[in-house]
Amino acid sequence: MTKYQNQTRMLAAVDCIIFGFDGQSLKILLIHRGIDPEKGKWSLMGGFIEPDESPEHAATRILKSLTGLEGVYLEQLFTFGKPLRDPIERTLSIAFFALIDIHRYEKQISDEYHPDWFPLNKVPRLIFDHNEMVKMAKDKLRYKAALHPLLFELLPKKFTLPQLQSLYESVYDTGFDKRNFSRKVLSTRLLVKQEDKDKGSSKKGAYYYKLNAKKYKANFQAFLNIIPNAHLL
Amino acid sequence: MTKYQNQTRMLAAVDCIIFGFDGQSLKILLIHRGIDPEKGKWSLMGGFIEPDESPEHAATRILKSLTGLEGVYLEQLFTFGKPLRDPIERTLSIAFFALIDIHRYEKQISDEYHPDWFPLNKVPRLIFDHNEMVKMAKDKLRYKAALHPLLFELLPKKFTLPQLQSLYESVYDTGFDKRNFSRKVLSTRLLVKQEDKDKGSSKKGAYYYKLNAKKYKANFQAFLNIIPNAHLL
DNA sequence: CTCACAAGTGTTAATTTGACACGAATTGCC
DNA sequence: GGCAATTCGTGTCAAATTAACACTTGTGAG
Repeated sequence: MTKYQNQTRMLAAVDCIIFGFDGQSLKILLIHRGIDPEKGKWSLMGGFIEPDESPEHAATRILKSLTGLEGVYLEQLFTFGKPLRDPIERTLSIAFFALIDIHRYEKQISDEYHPDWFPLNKVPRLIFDHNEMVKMAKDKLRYKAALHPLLFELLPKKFTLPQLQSLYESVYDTGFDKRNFSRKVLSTRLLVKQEDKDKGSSKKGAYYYKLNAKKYKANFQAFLNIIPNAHLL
Repeated sequence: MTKYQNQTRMLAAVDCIIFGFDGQSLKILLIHRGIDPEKGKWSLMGGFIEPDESPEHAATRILKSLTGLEGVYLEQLFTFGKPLRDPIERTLSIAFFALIDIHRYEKQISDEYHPDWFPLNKVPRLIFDHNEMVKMAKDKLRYKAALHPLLFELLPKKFTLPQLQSLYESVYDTGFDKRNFSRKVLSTRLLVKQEDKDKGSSKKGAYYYKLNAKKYKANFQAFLNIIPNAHLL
């Protein structure tokens, strides 16, 4: 059959907003753009979609090429398509956001791009509409994490309640009462207490927990209410 | 500056999942596809993105060409991009969902496509991946309407509480207690009671309400809890 | 051994939720 | 003209959930 006539073909790219948490603050991974235009400027990691791959496949590929990681949380965010968003040539960009355990990230995988982590409130000026993408990703992360057990993706397999609370406090830029926090988190029955403790941040040590993987998958849609007054956010 | 080298350009389309509510059931508007392949089969309304327009602009244009309506609720849903989703040629499709007041829709605007409304549980086999798009749109509508005052977009400017409840019951395919329903809806302070009544469905008549437009815009992010046990849906 | 520090835990009052039933208004019919 | 039928509109109560709040425990360092 013949092709569609008289229609415009355009480039299609993906861009990834990659979140990580180092124990202190929520960060995103940026690179120095490798090609013109705007070569050398800070940019989200991205790339063009290949002829035989889906957008999701492209995002997975690009994420792996930068971080070396597979099997990370990846979600389609939004498609950016203003005609002039890329000054060289009309390009659609499908933005994805990814949540990775920052400790699994190995910098040397991706030296080619000189990547670096930036705290969310210190993101530099980025190329094209990438700052807009970052803002949308941040908003969506906040929105979704208030309702679903999402932030676990940013932690190692074993983590403590204080670490988890610290992560939530970073994401929402506020403090929570630890008694209420632990009661709510544990009431989901999603966490399994381990026998060993993390002594990294206190002499007493804090018990490790792991996700109950089965319940996690089955209950992902379960509405959490970790965030008091989430409707005010 | 020169164009990007050695990259694949592809077609980019938008497809619209158009919801309407006729007082009985939630419906979507489908058309008979006008071009090959699959000419004559049922399809979502869609079209290619023009060189000088954004995806949102294309969706607005296409929606108007089918329904004659402007200013309707339109939201980007998801971008579908499997390499073979359109057998003729690689085409990305950015799906949008729209909520319209079905009573403002005038069939004659769009006779060219022989459009028709289908209840959501009687949607026929559609071309390409359009059934998948419809499912995603329906899921998202349910999800979002449980948290945000969204369904008002499907009703006329003046509506009654029984009408509103009937709409919610259609969307969630269940019944609600009208005392609790009205208490919750009215507690949002989003509705303004009118002096006149709709006598269309009872002898006593039901008071009309209008949206408080200012509060509606300001509080769209406000989490509703109209749906008891929304987490079970 | 004691000091310093973070971890871990329980109670209460206020609010929110869901379950539940009857009187009011109007029309059409006899 | 009254009565039957229909839908609208409203309030209470018990249970569950939420937010606010402070002290004891464990351990390593000095």
